[in-house]
Amino acid sequence: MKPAITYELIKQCPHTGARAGRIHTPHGSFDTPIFMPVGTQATVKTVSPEELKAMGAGIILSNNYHLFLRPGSKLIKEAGGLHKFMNWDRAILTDSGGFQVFSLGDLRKISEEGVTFRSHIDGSKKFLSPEIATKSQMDLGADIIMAFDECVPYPADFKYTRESMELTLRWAQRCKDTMTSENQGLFGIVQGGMYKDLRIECANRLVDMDFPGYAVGGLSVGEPKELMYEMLDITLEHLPKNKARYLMGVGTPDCLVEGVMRGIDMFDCVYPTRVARNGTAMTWNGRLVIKNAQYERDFNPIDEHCDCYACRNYSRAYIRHLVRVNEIFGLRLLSIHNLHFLINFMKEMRQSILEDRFVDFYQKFTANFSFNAKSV
RNA sequence: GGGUAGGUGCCCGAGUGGUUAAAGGGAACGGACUGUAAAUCCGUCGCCGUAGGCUACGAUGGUUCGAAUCCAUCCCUGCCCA
Repeated sequence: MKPAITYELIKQCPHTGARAGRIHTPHGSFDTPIFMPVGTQATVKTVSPEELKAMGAGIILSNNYHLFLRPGSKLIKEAGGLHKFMNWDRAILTDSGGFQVFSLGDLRKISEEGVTFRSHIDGSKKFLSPEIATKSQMDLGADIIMAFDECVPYPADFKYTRESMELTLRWAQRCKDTMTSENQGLFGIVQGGMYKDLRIECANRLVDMDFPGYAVGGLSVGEPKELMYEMLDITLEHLPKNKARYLMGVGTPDCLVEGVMRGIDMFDCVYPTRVARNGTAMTWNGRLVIKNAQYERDFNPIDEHCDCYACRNYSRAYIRHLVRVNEIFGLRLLSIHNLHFLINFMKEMRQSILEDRFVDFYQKFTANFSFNAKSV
């Protein structure tokens, strides 16, 4: 039987690891490399599905932990699945809740069996295991579901990291054993912290288990970027070329380019939407903190070359005004712009790979981009 | 005209003799944000500066070792009664 999720390699960059491809899912195919907007609670904050489609989003992310707690995976199953529930008919990927094991800090306790959480909503005790997380994700019905892993903090010593990786591997097997859905694909997650040999071992052993796609997790958790790139280099060497590769939680333009150059196909990140809600716009030159006083009388669009809804119709001064007076529309316009920017950014990168000029793209990008835009 | 309550930093507002450059909000300004406990969080916010100094609580004058805080006069504002 044909697997639910397949990766099609279309073009390999002859000079770097960058590659253009296409991923096929039960809810359509999308081109890679791709950026996936994050919609944790079954909605990409402030943005409608129609708007996401208009900007070209082919797949979005949602979160098992949050939906499991509220409204409950069973309720969503009852509603006809996550796609129907949230009115999104393209592909969806759900994260297992592994990241919450990491981010909820002292609200959780890890054991071999699984993770006991205190709900961040009401403090009640909740339990998530590889089996429960997988079944819950089967109820949600996302096209791609993720293994339940432990995301190791940075820094972490070797012993802890190795034990955690072993646990993640055992959990991955349990997820796989639980996964019976034929119209979903379960991705394994490579952990191993900042230790090359652990990364290699984790990748090899996951590949032996044979997943339809592999994620690189546990990166972008506060380590220097160079270290992250090193880990990516070594990890990707050990992942198969005929499967999708997903770098979890990465979304600043510089990291995206570096990831693509090393052969990553999929990225997700809350960065563009969170930063939007906090008054910042993303551009090819870097960030534009639109709420800053310097834009008070700037009647130009965020980016005059951008053809997103916000840039076609509104000025920096107007958006700054909306953000300052706390109007939701300002947060929406920035979210729409930032997502559009990243989706388009990936599209252009892909085009450069197809046309054998990725290296040129990389050099031009690096020359123009600084984290804080210096342009007017 | 009589009575009464009050005038505090950009705004609101606490403070009723020293530990007060003055709580707390708000505004303003800046920063952070990478598998979303986030329309959140953090910092600055009288002036000059390194210590330290200067100017400040309606105005002026007093009491006191010491006053935003007590007294006198004046100015202004809210409310009530004529």
